[in-house]
Amino acid sequence: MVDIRLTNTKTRTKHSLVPIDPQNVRLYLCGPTVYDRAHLGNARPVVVIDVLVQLLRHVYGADHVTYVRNFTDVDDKINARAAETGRPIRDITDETIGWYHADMDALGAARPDHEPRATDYIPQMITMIENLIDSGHAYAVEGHVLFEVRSFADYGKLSGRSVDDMIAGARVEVAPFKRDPMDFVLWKPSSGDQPGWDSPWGYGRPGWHIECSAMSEELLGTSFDIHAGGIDLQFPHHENEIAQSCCAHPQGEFARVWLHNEMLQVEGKKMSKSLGNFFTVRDLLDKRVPGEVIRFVLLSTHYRKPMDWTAEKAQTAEDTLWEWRVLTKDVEPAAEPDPRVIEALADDLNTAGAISVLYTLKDDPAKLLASARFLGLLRPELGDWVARDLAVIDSMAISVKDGIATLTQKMTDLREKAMESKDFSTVDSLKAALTEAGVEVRMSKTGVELIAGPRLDAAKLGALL
RNA sequence: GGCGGGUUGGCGGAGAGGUUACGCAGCGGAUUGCAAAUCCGUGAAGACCGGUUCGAUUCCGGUACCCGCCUCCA
Repeated sequence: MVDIRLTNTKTRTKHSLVPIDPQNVRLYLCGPTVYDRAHLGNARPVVVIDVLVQLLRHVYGADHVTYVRNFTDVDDKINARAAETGRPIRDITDETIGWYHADMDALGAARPDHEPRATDYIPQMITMIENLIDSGHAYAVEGHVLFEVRSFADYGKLSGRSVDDMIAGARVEVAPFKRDPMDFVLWKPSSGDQPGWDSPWGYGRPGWHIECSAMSEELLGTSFDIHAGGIDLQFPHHENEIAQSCCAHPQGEFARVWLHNEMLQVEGKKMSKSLGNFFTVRDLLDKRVPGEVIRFVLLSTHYRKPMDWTAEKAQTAEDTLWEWRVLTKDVEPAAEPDPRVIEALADDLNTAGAISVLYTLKDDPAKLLASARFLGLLRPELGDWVARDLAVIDSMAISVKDGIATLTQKMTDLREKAMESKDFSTVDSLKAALTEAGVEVRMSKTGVELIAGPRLDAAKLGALL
């Protein structure tokens, strides 16, 4: 049995994973609030956890892992979007979920076993809130229900903060009806035009944190193995989830292991709209950055380190993947991935280390293929980008393949003449033009070989015919 | 102000208390009409200052700088 070691944010230490039930290893990943396209930062945990799930299924069996990722479809950002556009909330959230699926599919991330929508679990949230009030951990006031942080001694433990320190830090919203400035909302009133549900505290809607507590309980139980998300969620979101779940179910452990990925940067800076370096996964795909390339770059930095997205990295990744795809074309994958890949992943999900193993497998394409696929790379469904430039030269109804064949003959003829005349100028100029068009030119004693490269420019190629 | 993370060779990026990471780029050679590709070989590192140790880039402490969270955020 492979020993999987993961760094638990709760203990700040790397431990061996010991599932509560090896027959059903349970994992929850905080999913998106569905009001807009997923940006690149949203994709990082999805891809990282996709690899973890693959590893868990490999170790414990495909049917012995339950992976849950929620959709937050009730949120003030969604309400704001609805108010801006005049569209029904359900239209917006349905559409956004569709985008999300398409974009994450393009990155080769498998769908979770369950993708609960918050609005489908309102009764469970209300039950949990009632439970918290009854047990003295929450109080209702002015149509709100608030969680009383002073009632939970471990509040702040996950993020290493104390309630007193945070209040000293000051920047907390202080509503007059809060018993303590750090108390957070479980339920809040809705006005007529806001989404809402009837509850014991009046018409209203849930606070953000309660949904994950209610849905993880419903789908995974009061104790489960792994809870994952971006490090920015550590506080307050995950801290509040712990408070809710542990107070509602003192007998449960809630999540045993907390996995947090570090943030993503772009060209060394925080991705932000004001810096003009904000972009979504779809933006990249539309710019013809293959999903497989995005995945490769996301996996090439360890998840617990800040990851810097740069155009240069994407280019290098594309070149590498191109080379590997050429190398493994028509190759049957080996039965098992290289054990070093498994070992690297088992060691706190060292995806960068696992990729480095792939580089050593050039002499064994079958093993390379099997190993890369374990990371979700070189899979057939992500390979369209390799073929896309080999389709058709628009201006003339001729395939790139035929064009290459014609040019190969032309080059061969020119070269033979040049060999006699010793004047290579025409050969060299055609070679330069081909290179410029993204074609690799190989000439040897046996002849000329032209190979379409990853950055083939079909228009330029067409011009040479 | 409070909490947390980071700093590795030209660039990207890992592991390991003592032995080559790896990739890209570079350099030398083979090869080539010249190249490309390929093959062979090769230089180059661990922010700074201390401590522990026979020995630290790897452990501990401090300094500097960068980043994140504390407000919606993966």
